Amino acid sequence: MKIATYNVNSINARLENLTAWAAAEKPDILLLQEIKSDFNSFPFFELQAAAYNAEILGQKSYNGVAVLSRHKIKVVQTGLPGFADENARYLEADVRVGETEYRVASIYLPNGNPPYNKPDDDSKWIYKLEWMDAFYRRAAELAEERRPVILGGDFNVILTDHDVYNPEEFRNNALFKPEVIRRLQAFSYLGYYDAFRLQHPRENGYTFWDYTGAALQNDMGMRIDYLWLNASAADRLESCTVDKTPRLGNKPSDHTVLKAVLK
DNA sequence: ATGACGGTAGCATACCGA
Repeated sequence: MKIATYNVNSINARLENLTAWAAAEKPDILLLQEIKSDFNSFPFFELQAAAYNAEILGQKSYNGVAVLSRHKIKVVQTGLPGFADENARYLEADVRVGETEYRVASIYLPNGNPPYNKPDDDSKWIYKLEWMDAFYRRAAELAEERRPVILGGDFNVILTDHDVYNPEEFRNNALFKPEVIRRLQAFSYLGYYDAFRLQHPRENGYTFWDYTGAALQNDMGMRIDYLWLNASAADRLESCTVDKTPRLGNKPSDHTVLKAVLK
């Protein structure tokens, strides 16, 4: 079973880039973030032609998450339970691949930095912390599941100094403050495993490079996209790698694909 | 400190992003 997560930064702008990659890799499950599309503008037909079913929690212009699969998708949760959220950031579904039913979630965690023109506005930061707390509560419920659980997406959190090209520049950034690092580390206390780090203890594993400033050419990136696995899924993990093909390809997103194979 | 760059809404420029 191959699963991948990809922040596409608009599904419609990324349709060719995405379908070219999917045709080559044929993942069973594909978790997408920042589709920037509602139901009416989502390219269901084009994805179906590429052999993918799609379930979405859409939103016009901003945010939006999707679960794509070559198999049947059963949505179990749209948005975080018990958390009123004006943004489309969480979609949870069951997908049966072969003998095994997987519980997956596509996650677009808030950025949390203030707008450039309002540097003292902490409302986005507060929202990020509240969102993470609600997500933690849902993850705690799912930790009871015996089937494999995979929580994947753009977490907008840099865990350690090894996960960003210049940690000193990011100390005061909402992606790298102690409050969010602690909250993401807490997932491991629930019994979730960072799939990339299980397989690659030392590689940087960047999944995002800014469009500006030749960031990609200079490998000025950060590791902010994750696949978190419960014990049942971690037991099945065979590989987890960053696939830079989409980022190096035509009309790229600023993120790239993180993919894993489970047996 | 700001903008670079790219996307969306919508038609000029503002908002968002990590």
